[in-house]
Amino acid sequence: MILPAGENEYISSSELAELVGLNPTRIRKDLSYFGDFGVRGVGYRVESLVEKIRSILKLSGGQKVAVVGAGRLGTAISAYPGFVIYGFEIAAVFDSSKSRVGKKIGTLVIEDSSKLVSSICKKGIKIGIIAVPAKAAQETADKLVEAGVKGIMNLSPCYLNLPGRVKVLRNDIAMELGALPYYM
Amino acid sequence: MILPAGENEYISSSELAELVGLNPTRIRKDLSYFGDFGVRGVGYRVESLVEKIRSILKLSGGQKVAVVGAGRLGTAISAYPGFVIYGFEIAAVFDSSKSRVGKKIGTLVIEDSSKLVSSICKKGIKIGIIAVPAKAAQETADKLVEAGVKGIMNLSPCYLNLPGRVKVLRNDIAMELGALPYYM
DNA sequence: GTCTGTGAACGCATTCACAGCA
DNA sequence: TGCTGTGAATGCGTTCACAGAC
Repeated sequence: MILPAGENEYISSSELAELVGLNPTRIRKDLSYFGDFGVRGVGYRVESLVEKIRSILKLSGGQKVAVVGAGRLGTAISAYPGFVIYGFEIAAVFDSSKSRVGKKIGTLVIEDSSKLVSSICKKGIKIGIIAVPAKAAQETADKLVEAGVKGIMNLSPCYLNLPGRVKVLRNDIAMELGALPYYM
Repeated sequence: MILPAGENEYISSSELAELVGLNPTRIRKDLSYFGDFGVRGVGYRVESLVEKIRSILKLSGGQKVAVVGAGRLGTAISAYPGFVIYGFEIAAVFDSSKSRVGKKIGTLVIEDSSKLVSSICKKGIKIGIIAVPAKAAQETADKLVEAGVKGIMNLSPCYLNLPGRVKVLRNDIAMELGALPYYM
């Protein structure tokens, strides 16, 4: 991924820090929290480090993801090749509009939102991405939870009310952008 | 925006906290940091609160934004109506591909990336959104800075090396999603 | 000498507890 | 009585400083 492939076998905490714009100490502390990955006087073995992080983040299992909403944003995400690096596979896309259902995004066929719960159950998907208009977001989230989803990334501009057992990440681009002028 | 419009004239810190999933005390501390907005025993006047926050965030001036990259993601963002709530106006979209230049997204015409610096200068744009492939991101960022942009939102999966005076926000959806399985 | 791992020190953000005001 | 504003207490994440391993 970010790590310079095929270069040195080992990478030091300061090189890693430089790469991601952080403090070397913090890199070491964070990594040591999960075990002794490094070799003193040498650094971290790149290959095994990547593998360790993969397993900590539970990214090794080829996690299936469902995208709800096949508007411009949902389509962009469904077609984005960058997820495979993290071990994700977009395994289903849903939309409520009849005009979109049945169309393809790459090899994926857009499914009807009314089949969301059963389809996600059947495929054993545990992660959902919400890319629907704000007013449909809560309802969509409820259905995802009903289908057994354990983690949700919410791209719509609203807060979701969900049971504590499901982890929700919010990613409202417009709101994030809203903070930018303040910092400038 | 999020605030229940047309309902009560005043809103309390606990209602606000409920709305955004935070602690009431934190709401009060944060707001009081910028002045005494509230009325003791009553709450915060919704209308003036919104106005105050707008001015703190410097969102009143109708900030112009440039989007670079008119792929699926760039197009989705350029067409997204949610930015106006925060006082943003997408004032320009750029792409390097001849096949896209000249096409329209809503009322916007996609401009050639080679004209990026001059066009952004001319329009006085101070905020840029990077929605180009990772390998073109740094180069794009450099050009934005050259054009006088002061804040950048980077949607590509890489870290940018830029002078400290420009504020950079990163928003790598795939990476954020990568953290989800860990929390689940 | 180099670079990791880690207890101790530090600083900052959050929370508590309560004073002040409608 | 109800809710804001705020010093004090708390807790947590970051950084420091150095011991340990190669």
